[in-house]
Amino acid sequence: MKKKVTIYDLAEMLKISPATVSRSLNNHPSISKKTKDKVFSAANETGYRTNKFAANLSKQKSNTIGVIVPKLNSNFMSTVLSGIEKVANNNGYNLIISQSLESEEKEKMNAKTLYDSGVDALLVSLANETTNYDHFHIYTRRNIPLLFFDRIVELSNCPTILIDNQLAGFDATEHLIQQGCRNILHVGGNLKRNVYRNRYEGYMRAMRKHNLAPKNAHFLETNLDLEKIKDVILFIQQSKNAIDGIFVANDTMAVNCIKELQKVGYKIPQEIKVVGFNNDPVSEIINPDLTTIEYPGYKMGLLAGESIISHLKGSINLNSAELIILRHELIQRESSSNTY
Amino acid sequence: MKKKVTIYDLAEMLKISPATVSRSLNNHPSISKKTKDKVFSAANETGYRTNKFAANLSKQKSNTIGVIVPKLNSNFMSTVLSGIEKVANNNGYNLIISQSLESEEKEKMNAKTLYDSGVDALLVSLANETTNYDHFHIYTRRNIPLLFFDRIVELSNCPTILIDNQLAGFDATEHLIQQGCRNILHVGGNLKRNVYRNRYEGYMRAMRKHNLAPKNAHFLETNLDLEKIKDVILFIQQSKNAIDGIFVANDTMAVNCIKELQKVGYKIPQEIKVVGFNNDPVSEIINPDLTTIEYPGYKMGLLAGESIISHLKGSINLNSAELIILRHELIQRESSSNTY
DNA sequence: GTGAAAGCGCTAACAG
DNA sequence: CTGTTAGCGCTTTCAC
Repeated sequence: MKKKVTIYDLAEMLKISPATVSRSLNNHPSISKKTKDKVFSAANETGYRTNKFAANLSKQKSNTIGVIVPKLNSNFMSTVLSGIEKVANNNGYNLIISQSLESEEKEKMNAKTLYDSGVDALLVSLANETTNYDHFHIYTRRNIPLLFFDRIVELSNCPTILIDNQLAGFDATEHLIQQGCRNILHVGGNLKRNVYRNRYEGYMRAMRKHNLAPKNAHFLETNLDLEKIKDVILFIQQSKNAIDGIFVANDTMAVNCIKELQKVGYKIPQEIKVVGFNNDPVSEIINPDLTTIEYPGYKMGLLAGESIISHLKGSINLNSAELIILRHELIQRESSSNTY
Repeated sequence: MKKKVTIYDLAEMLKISPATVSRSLNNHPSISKKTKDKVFSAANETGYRTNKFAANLSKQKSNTIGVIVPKLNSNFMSTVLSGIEKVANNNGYNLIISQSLESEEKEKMNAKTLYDSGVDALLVSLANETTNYDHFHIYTRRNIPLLFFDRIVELSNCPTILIDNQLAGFDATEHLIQQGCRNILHVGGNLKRNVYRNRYEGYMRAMRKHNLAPKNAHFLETNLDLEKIKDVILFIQQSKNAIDGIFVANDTMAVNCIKELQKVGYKIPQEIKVVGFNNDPVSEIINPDLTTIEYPGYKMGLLAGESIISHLKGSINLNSAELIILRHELIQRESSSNTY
């Protein structure tokens, strides 16, 4: 166990001052190339590693970015994170990731912990249950950049990245209508969250546009847990006017619905057409493969990372809130086909 | 922007010493309940937040754990991470996560960065391409706990967590044989990595046991990228003795193989039976649903977290390497059924 | 171009 | 039970 070497050690070795060592290591302009070289080679030889705590304590910044997501293990989230990590890493930032597990309480704690940990910025996708946003005040109050992605809330001056969920919901629903569906069920998520609320609104807008709402509109608010699928099946079986189309708020739920519906004898897409959301890989595995909305998660991650880092670096208009809307796209596959 | 308050401010307010404040905040036993209460309420009122850099600098530890994984966005990995995060969070540790993207170079950099960031411990699942392990020496040299999970390397005194991949590969293969397969193809991953090497060995062992190797054994080493599927299909189509069973080293690859095989006219499982690995959710979505090996990712994450944290806390036998082997299980489903 | 010295905020050994 | 004091290792003004 070799003991750690500090700038003082290097200074002593080279008969120069710690300040000069520090400046060399940080590539300060007013240091001669010669000394820098000396310092760097000495650093290499001795295996010097800069102590980030001391540096951070002194500089009051940490080069780390905090992230709070509802849960890590969904294809969408891990894809977004993958994008964020890529950008962060390329720019010399570390990522501290924590999950709220859809609990407001845990989200609060995470926000606090990350704040204490001295993150330079925070990226958040909200938990389903969150209704109070005070835990983010500590960030805004101290001008620590805060960005929401996907599941957002409109806080003053916080940039947000998302897709047009309303339009996406509209597109999905109108597609079903165009394929001949008349009694369409929307299996949605928690309406507290913009993403699910907007998808629902889009659904309703499409239904109204085609004079199907309110009569032929059916809505089930769920937490999108797979256990809720039996409710969906029951609803469909007990519905007076046969449901002939379903728009489900995510693909995982959608493919499992298809599976269950098939088990109880429904023919997809002949009797019921289905559209999902996210374009998860699983949407291409199900039979029939799933019509869905392409949601550019990786790109969202890259953008979130880039946006926050440019804030951090340039400190450009920290105060001008920005809203980035990514393009979504309807991907037509067999689950909504009418050419059978 | 409210300015930060330090223990000195609190000390001054309460007419006590900074040391007492610090001790109170850290719940030091030898402080009277009365003073503690005073300090805590003062802390709350002023919005005091402890500065982790100062604390870490002073204590020489960071309460963060570094993690390096090949990639975030696979079901297995994000599930493991989810488990690690849970434990870490419950124990007051932060997680810094980085991905190597299967590159040895990037893994090296990650290891360095995390080291510089002062992580108290490091959890690693190796990149496919890694052949040299020197970048972990800085950790072992300074007695920073280092744990490998899933994709491991045997470094002296490093605990490891994994399943018995050899046996799992054996089980998968023998199952195919018992289902009547004779010409079995193994679509494997990079043999540099223990997981894929051992699965391959298990496969071979089963084949030999039943006198099918070498004659009826067929192996394809791939990077498990979906692009490689066309090679698999080609191999099968051009094989002299018709392949009647496939053991694929992960489920994503397996389900996509099934899809493609079906497209070119093969009947699964009648003509070719398939076994995957991991028990990803997707294995239950494919039709026919996929026989696979249950791999307890979440549990692995929990254990990895617990193991490293107990090392950290108790500093119990830092030097006694431990090896945790989790139980796997063959899950029989339709893709290998012979009752058609 | 380089050095001296004063912090950054907290912890812990030592005293009392 | 509480106070004094000396760091932890680096950055950064202010001199020279």
